[in-house]
Amino acid sequence: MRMSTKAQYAVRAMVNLNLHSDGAPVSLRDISLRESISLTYLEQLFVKLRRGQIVKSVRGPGGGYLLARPAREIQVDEIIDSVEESLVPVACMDQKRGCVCNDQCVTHNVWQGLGERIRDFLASITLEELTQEARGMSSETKYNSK
Amino acid sequence: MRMSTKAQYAVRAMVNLNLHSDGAPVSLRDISLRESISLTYLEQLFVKLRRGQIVKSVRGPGGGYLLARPAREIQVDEIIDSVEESLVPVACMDQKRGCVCNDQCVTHNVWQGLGERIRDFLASITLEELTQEARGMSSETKYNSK
DNA sequence: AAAATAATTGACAGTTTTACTCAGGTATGT
DNA sequence: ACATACCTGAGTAAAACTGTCAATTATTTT
Repeated sequence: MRMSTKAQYAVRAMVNLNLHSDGAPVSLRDISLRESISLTYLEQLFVKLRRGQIVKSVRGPGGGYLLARPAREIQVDEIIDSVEESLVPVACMDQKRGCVCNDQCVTHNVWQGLGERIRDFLASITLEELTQEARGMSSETKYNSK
Repeated sequence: MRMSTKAQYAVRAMVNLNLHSDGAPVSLRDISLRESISLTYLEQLFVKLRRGQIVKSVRGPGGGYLLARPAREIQVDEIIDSVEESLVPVACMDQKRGCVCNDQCVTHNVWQGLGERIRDFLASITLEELTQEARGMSSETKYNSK
């Protein structure tokens, strides 16, 4: 029962993006340096985040990424969904249609209930909340404090 | 975010064991046939379940496995713990000591909270409850047509 | 005692997933 | 034109997952 590092990276990168965004696009190179995540790997993640409507891209010099929506409207479960990490704990329930289960159905309810709890919890946390927490933690103020 | 089939098998096997237990030990061969899980794989799982104090073993002819405790005192999270499936969603939090985290700490709280929810949910379900559910279901669909 | 049953154990192997890298390409501002 | 930065697909080494195989030990029945 592990959250993949891909999902962990995605959330970290999004917090970092929001933390250092002041209206101008933030380049992946900056995030890569600050979070020690390989640039090419970040590129992979942000393609998916863009397709998931989490970020917008700006090409060319001075370009980078911007939030597609206000941080308070971005939930952690959406970030994870975007990078294609399933939150459903068992494979046969992953499709939209219910799986054709036989005897296993007894335990099925357990996994289904678990999946719902996971989803609910991650949906209850917004990017804004995480960013606020991060601001509180960083002792040094590189940029103008708000 | 997947529950491994190992954990799924373990829970299914435990429900089946409890379902067909009437005081006498239940052999893995029987469970293997009823649940279509390979016997040798079940053996692997039950070694761990025994070490986890979930079941007791009885060797020799007529032997098999018994619950180590009443079904109502066996929680689903204990079964999964026994087969060594971590319920903590990120690797660096797996040890008892907290990990030395730097910038990642912001997202850390998310995974920690998530881990607690998962644990709480699975701890709230007992083997007895699952067995009762199974009894309700199998009254309609006996396993002889296939 | 011998045979049969069933748990017990460790080693090993095929497959899949993960976690990336690499080599290009495309769009855009200066 | 050129540098910047996004964009894309293919490829790959390592790990994890999902088992199998072979051999052993303990117990009961004959």
